[in-house]
Amino acid sequence: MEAERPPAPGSGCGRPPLRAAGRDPAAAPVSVPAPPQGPAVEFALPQEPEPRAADLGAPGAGAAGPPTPSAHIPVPGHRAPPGKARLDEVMAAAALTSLSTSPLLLGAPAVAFSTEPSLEPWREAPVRPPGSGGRSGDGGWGPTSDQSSPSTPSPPLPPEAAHFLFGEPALRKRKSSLQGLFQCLWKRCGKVLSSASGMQRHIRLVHLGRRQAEPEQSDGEEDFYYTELDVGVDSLTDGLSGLTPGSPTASVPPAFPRLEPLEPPALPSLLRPPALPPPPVLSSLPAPQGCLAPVHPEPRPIPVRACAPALPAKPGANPRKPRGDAKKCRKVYGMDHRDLWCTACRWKKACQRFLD
DNA sequence: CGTGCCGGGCG
DNA sequence: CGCCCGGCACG
Repeated sequence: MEAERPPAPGSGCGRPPLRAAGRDPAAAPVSVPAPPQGPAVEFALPQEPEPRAADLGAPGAGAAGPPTPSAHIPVPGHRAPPGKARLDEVMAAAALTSLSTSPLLLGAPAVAFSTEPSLEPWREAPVRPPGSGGRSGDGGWGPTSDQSSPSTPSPPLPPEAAHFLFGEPALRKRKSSLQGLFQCLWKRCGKVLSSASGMQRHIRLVHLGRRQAEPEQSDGEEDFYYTELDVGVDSLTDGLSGLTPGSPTASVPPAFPRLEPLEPPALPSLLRPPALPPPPVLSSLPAPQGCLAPVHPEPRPIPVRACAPALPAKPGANPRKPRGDAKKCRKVYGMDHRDLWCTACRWKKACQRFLD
C-alpha cells in the first residue's frame, strides 16, 4: 500500500532514496576508495611512489617511517628477523599505494570486479548532441549529471583519451562472458542488441556517422557508447536479497543489480532457442546465427533512421503504435522495483531504456 | 486481465 | 519543467 512508494525520501523508514544517493558522482569524496580487495593482477606494477599514499599506508608504523617508499621492494632473500611481520605491512602498504593511486584517477577502476559502478562514467560521456541545450530527463540513462565529470569538459569525451585511461575497451567486455545484451548509451537511443559487434556497427553507422569501413574492427571508439548489461538477472523480484534497502550496493546506480555468475532467469525468454513463443516478429529471416537470437535483428543496410519515428503522421491517422515487443522496465525489474525503472516508464511514458 | 503509453493534470 | 495518473488500446 503505502510502503511501496515512500513519498518522502530519506525518511528513516527503511528504504533510502536509492537513486538519489547513487546519482551524484560528484559527491564521491576524493578520499581513498578502498581498492578492490580482489586480485590486483593488472596494476601490480610499481609506479611512481606517491608520498601521500605512503603515509596512508602505514601511518602509525614508525619503523617503516622513512618516506623512501619502496615501490619495488627489494625484499632481501634471506632475512627474517623480528621485522618480518612489519615487512608484510610495508608490502601491503606499497601494494596499496600502487593500487590506490592509479585507479583513483580513472574513476572506473573496478571495472573488472563490479559491474555497476563502471557504468557511471561512461554514461555521461556519450550524450549531449550539439544543438540541444537541455536534455530531457530520460531516467537512468544519460541524465545523472552533465558536467560532473571532473576531468574533461568536452561533451563526448574524446575516445582517444578514454583509451589511455581505461586501457583497452576490451577489458570491459571480458567481465562477463555471459550472453549479455548490449545497450546503446546514446542519448535517446538506448537500442539493445545482443551482440557487441552488432552494437558497434550500430553506433558507428547511426551515431558516429562512420563509413562501413572496417566491419568488425575499428579504433574502438564505439565501445564507449554502449554498455553491456546482464539484464533481468534477478529482476525476479522476490529474490532481491542483494538489494536490501540501506545496503550500500543499493545506493549505486541501480541499473543492473547483479553480478555475472548468476544465471539470469529473465534472459531465457529472449535468448533461448528452443520452443516457446518466439519474440521476434520478423520471421522473414532464417535466423542469423545459431545461438544468440538478436533482440532486434537488423538488416545490413541501416539508413539514417536513428531511433525517432519521425513520421509526419498527424493525430488521427495512425496514432497508436503497434507496441513493441521488447521487454520494458516494468517487466524486467518488476513492479516492486519501480525505482529501477527508467523515468519514462515510471511516468507511464514510452520506455526509453528498452525501446524497440 | 496485464501491459504499454497517450493525454492531461498538478506542483 | 518534473512528476504522476486516468484511461484507453492492445495482447
